[in-house]
Amino acid sequence: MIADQTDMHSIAATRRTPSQARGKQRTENILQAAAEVFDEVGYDNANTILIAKRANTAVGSLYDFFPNKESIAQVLIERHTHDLATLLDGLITEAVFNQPIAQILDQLIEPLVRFISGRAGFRGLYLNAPHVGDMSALQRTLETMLMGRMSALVTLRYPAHDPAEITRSVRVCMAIFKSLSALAIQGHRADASSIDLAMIAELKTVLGLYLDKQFGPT
Amino acid sequence: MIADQTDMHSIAATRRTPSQARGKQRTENILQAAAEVFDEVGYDNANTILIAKRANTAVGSLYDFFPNKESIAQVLIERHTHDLATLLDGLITEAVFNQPIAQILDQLIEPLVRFISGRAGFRGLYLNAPHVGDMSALQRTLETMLMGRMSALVTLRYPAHDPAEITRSVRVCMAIFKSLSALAIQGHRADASSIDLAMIAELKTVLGLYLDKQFGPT
Amino acid sequence: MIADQTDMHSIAATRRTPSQARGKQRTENILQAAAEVFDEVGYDNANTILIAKRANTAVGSLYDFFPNKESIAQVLIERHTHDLATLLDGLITEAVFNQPIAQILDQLIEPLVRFISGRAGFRGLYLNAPHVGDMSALQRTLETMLMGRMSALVTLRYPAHDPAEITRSVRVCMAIFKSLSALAIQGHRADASSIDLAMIAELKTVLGLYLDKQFGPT
Amino acid sequence: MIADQTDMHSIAATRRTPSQARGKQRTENILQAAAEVFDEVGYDNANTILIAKRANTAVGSLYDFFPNKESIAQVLIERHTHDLATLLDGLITEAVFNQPIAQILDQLIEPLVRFISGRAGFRGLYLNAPHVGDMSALQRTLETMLMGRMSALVTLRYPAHDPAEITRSVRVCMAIFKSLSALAIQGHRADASSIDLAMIAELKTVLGLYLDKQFGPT
DNA sequence: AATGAATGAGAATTCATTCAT
DNA sequence: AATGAATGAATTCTCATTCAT
Repeated sequence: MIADQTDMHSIAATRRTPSQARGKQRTENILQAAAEVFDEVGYDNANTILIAKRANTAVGSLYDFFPNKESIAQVLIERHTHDLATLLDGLITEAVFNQPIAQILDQLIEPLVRFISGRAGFRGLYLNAPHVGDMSALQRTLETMLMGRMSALVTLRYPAHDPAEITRSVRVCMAIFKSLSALAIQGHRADASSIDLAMIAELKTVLGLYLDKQFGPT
Repeated sequence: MIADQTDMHSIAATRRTPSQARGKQRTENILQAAAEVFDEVGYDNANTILIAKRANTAVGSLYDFFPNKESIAQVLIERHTHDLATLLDGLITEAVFNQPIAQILDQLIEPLVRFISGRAGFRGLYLNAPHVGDMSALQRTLETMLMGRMSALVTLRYPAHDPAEITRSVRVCMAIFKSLSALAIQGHRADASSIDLAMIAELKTVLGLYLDKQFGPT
Repeated sequence: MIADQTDMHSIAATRRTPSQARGKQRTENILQAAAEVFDEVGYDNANTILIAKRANTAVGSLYDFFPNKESIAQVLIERHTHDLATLLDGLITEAVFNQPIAQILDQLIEPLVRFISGRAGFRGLYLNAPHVGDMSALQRTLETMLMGRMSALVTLRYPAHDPAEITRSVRVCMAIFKSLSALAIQGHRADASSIDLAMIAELKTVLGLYLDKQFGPT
Repeated sequence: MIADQTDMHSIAATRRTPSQARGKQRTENILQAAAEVFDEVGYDNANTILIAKRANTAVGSLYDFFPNKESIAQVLIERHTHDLATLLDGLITEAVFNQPIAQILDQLIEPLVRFISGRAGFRGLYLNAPHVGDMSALQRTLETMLMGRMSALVTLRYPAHDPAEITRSVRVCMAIFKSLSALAIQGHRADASSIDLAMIAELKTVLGLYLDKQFGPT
C-alpha cells in the first residue's frame, strides 16, 4: 500500500495520472460498447454482461464506473444532448438571419443528420426508443434541449409570431425531423457517409414547405 | 333463483353460448388489459402477471387463451391491421378520384387518427414501439398493410408517376403520419374525443403541402 | 330430490342403476385412457387434462371419480395386482407339483407375458417406471404380491430349502422376469399377439437354467 | 490474514488457477448434487432449485455452467459413458481369450458393479430411469456404448456365431446385468463397499449359465 | 354428475447487481 | 481497480386441482 502511494507520485510526474487515464479509457470503451448494443437491440433488451464483453471488460468494472445500467444510458444521452447543443449553437449563429428558409435548412439538416448518424446510441436511446419507462425522463432532457434551440431559432428567424404557435410548429418540425432522419439513417450503423440523401432532400422539402406556410415565405 | 329464471328469457341470447361467451369475454378482457399495459409500459416491460391482474384473472387463464406473451401482442396487431384496413377501404373508395388533395386529407386524416386513438395497444405496440426484437415481424404486417393501402391511394390519385418515387413519398407520408398522429393522441388514453385538433390540422397541412409539391397541385 | 328418489326405484327395477352404470363406464374410460397415457409418456409426464380428453370427459369428471392423479395410478396398480394374482393362482395350482421346471416355465411364462402386454398401464407404472417418489409405495403392493406368489410356488416346488435362499432366488427371478419381459413386449402397444417370442424363449431358458442350478434339476 | 499469506505457499497449487479452479469445483459440486438428487427422486422430479441448494449455490450459478436441467444430466451420462468405456476397455483386454466364461465374469462383474454403485447419478439416470421423454436419447448413448463393448467381447470370446444371435444374447445379458446389479446396489448410496455380494454371485451365476448354454461351455 | 374455465403454486430460466479475490 | 463468479428476485409458462354453472 505504502509502496503504491510512493509510486503514485513518481509515476504521476511522468505519466500524467495513469490510472485515471486508464479509467477514462475504460469508461469510454464501456460507453461505446453500450451505445452499440442499445442501437442493436434497444435499451430493454441490452444486458450488462454483453455490454461489458463488447467493451473487453468484466461486468464488475462496468459497475465500478456506473452505478447501474440506466446510468450508462444517462451519460450517453447527456453527451448527445451536450454535443448536439454545441453543434446547433455553432450552426445556428452563422446560419440564421435574413436567409431564405431553404438555405437555412440546407445548412442545418444534413450536418445534423450526419452528426446523429455518427453518434452511437442515439438511435437506440432516442430515435427508435419507446417513450415509456425509465428512459422517458432522460429522453426528455434531450428533447427539451432540442425544443429550446429550435424555438430560439424560429423565434429569431420569425419574430413577431405567437409564441404558442411557434411552440406547436417546433414540435411539428421536431417530430418530422425525428421520423424522417430515422428513415435516412436506417440500417446505417454509425457510418456517417452512408445516409440516404434522397430522404434528406425530402426532409428539407417538407420542413421548408411547412415553415414557409406557417410563417410566410421570406 | 326465481329472478334468474325470469331473466333467463331476456338474457337467453347471452346464455345461448355459455362457455364460448365466457371465454370470449375473458379473451377480450385479457386483450384489453394487455393493450393498456402495452400502452403504459411498452411490450418489453409488460409482464403476464400484471396483464392477468389487470384483466382480473389468473396467469393460468391467460395461458389458456394465448400460448405466450407475444401471441397476445400478435392478436392485437392483427386486429389493428384488419380494422384499419377495413376503415381505410371504406374511406378510400369514396374519397379519392378527382378531389383536390386537401379534401381527401380532410376526409381521411381525422377519422384515421380518431380510430387509432381509440385503439388500445396501438401506441404501445406500433406508434411508440422500437423496431427491434420479437415485435419487428408483427409490426411489419401492420406497416406493410398501411404502405400498400397508401401506395394504392397515391397511385390512383396520381397515375403516371414513377412507382419508385411513389414508394418513397409514401414512406415519407407514413413516417409523418405516425409521428404527428402520435403527438395528436399523446396522453389521451383511449378517449377519442380528446385528440389534439390543432395537431391534426398541422398534419393535414404538412401532408397536403408535401403531396402537392411532389405530384403537382390539383 | 324426493321425485328423484322415487324415480330411482322405478328405473332401478328396469335399468339397473343407470347413473351408476354410466359412472362405471366413465370410470373405466378414464382408467383406460390414463393407462395408455402412462404407458406412452410415463406417470410423471402424464397430465390430467390429456387423460380426460383421451377418455372423452372433462377434467372435472376425472376428479369426480378420483381424488387426484395418483389415485388413478393406484387403482390401476391394484387391478393389475389383483388380476395378476388371480391369473397366477389359476396357473400355479394346476401347474406345479412334480413337473420338471422347464415344463412349469412353459406353462407360466408366456401366459404371464401375454397377460402383462395386454394390460394397459402395466409398463408405464411398473415395468418401465422409476422406483422413486409417490409411486414406490404403490409399486410395492404389486411387487409384494408377486414375490409372495412366487415364493409360494418355489417353496411348493422345492421344499426343504432355506427360506432366505428362496427369497433371494425369487428376487432374482422377478428381476429377470421384469427386465426380459419388458424387452419381449417392447413397443407393442397393448397388442398381446405381437410379443417377441424369441425373447420369451430366452426368458424361459435363463430362468430354467438358474432354477435348476439353485434347487437341483428335477 | 497472516495465516492466509503463510498458507499461500502450501495452497499455491490451488491458487494457481483461481477462477478455473473455483469454477471447476462449483461445476463438480453441482454435478454431484444433481447426481444425488437424480438418484433420490428421479430426473423428472428433480428441480434446479433443489439441486442448487444441495450444491450450496444459487440457481443462477447452476445456469452459469449449464444451459438447462437436461444438460446436467447429459454431462453426467456422458461421464458415465466415458468412464465405463475406459473401465471396460481395461478389463476386457486382459480378461478375455481362452479363459472359461466363469473366470471372465469373475473379473468383470464385481468391478463393474462396484464402479456403478460408486457413480452418483447412474441409478437415477439409467438403472432406474424410465425410457421416455427427454432422457431417452441420452440414455441411448450409454446403452449403445455398453452394447458395443459387450458385443465385441462376446464376438471375441465366441467367434463363428451368428451376429444376430449374438446381438440378442447381448441384449439379454445387458438386461439381466441392469436389473440384478440394481438389486445388488439397492439403497447403497455411493458407498461402494456395501454392495450385496450374494446378489453379485447370483448375477455371475445367471450370466455364466446363460452364456455357456448359448455358446457352448468352454 | 358433467363440464371446462379458473386458480395459483411451482418450475425453468434470465439478468441486474454484488462481492470475494 | 479489475475480474467474473455468485446471488436471487423477477419473469415466463405449466399443470394439478377447484368451482361455478
